[in-house]
Amino acid sequence: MDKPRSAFLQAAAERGFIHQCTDLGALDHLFTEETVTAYIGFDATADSLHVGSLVPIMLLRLLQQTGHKPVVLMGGGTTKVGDPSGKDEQRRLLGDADITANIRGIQSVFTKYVSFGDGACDAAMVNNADWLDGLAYISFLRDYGRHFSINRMLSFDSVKLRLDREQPLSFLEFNYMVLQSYDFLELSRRNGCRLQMGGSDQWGNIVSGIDLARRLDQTTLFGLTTPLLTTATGAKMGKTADGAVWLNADRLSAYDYWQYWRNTHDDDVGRFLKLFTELPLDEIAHLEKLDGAEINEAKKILANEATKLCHGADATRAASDTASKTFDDGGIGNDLPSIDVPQAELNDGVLAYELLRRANLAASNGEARRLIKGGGGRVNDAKIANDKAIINSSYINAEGIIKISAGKKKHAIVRPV
RNA sequence: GGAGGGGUGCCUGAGUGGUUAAAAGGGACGGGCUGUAAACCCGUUGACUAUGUCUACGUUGGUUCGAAUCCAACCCCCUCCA
Repeated sequence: MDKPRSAFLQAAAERGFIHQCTDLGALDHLFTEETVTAYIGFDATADSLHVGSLVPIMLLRLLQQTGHKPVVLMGGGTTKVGDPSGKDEQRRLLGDADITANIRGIQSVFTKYVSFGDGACDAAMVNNADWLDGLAYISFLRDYGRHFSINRMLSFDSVKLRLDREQPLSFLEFNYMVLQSYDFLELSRRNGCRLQMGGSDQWGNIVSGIDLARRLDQTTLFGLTTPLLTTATGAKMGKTADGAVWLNADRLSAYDYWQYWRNTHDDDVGRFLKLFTELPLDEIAHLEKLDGAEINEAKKILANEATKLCHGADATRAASDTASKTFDDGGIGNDLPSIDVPQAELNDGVLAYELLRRANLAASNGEARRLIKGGGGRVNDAKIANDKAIINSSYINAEGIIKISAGKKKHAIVRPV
């Protein structure tokens, strides 16, 4: 296929958003002809989305910026079923209360990336519980179920992988695909939605929705998937030891979010700049060519741009200042996580390992002690000599605080109160 | 419903009465080298008021001086048959 002509697909292709498309030529034509409504579904399995969902989110943003209408589908109904794609085990079943709370948390993320409203290009948010919850079993089976072939469903990766590995797959989960297909049909009828986008693991689900609409309504719908991002070391995007890289500030601070991007692997910098920032491509081309230590500058730009989108300019500046003070000058930045410790307690002295644990630099006292024994515990940048060391007020520095660290990257501030 | 196999730490997976807080690998974390990178080398990887105590091999009971290991019942999963 030649280069797409529509602004949206052209940018999406150049920036690395496109993995597969059902009919790129026809879709491109559609995009040049009219304002296209496209949707992506998000399941409400947690009260925040994490970096793993950022590719689809950025794609919706791009869609809106190129003059089209994004629809965010919240999976209030499908979350009750659980998507088996990419999962070895059945997900924990969530109740209505959890799902409602999760949707609220997730909504707040989207308002940062796309603008909602009633205009032609304003984003809309819908919840598939609105039409799924009320379905009547028998009539649904007769009207829609007969269009699904079990033979075909069994051949989809989401199902096949489970079966091949002899992992359990319940009938409940098996129906996820059917419901997602029905979602697409429903959105095409209600919102005039022509395109569903999603991660590459959603391909089967998307395609079967397209089939359903063709059979029932004789409409032509399109599917577009984004590549499943892995880092250069092969790990899935968005997971660290401390858990997922959340997009909600109350789950993960702007500083930690900034750090996540700052620690991007060299080989990922160019790719990530294209996907997660809105810098012009020629500028990115220049940045990703930087060699050796210079690539750190590109990483800082990546961190700044990505954090700005998620947490705003002020929080980004604070995170970036803190990072430069902490790492470049070996000092202490204001944005580091901090804990309060009563002055009286510090006068008596507190065990160093306990302080590390309280500052969340270690999960347990035992872990903190191991850290110290391994040479990774620091107070005011000096190694803690032994695991029974005591920290007292004499460690308070000129700024009236104590800096404690686990390794070279994780720091926290102890504030006497 | 019947027959067989299985459920072990973050994950994979060994262990089939005592030296088993449980092999090995992965992951993660820390140290070294660096650029807050990768690769590589070394170390750590249940908790605690810590030469000890407690918790842990699906659940609950039992046998035994002693159980992840043996027995019983139950729960769950897989395969085949109906």
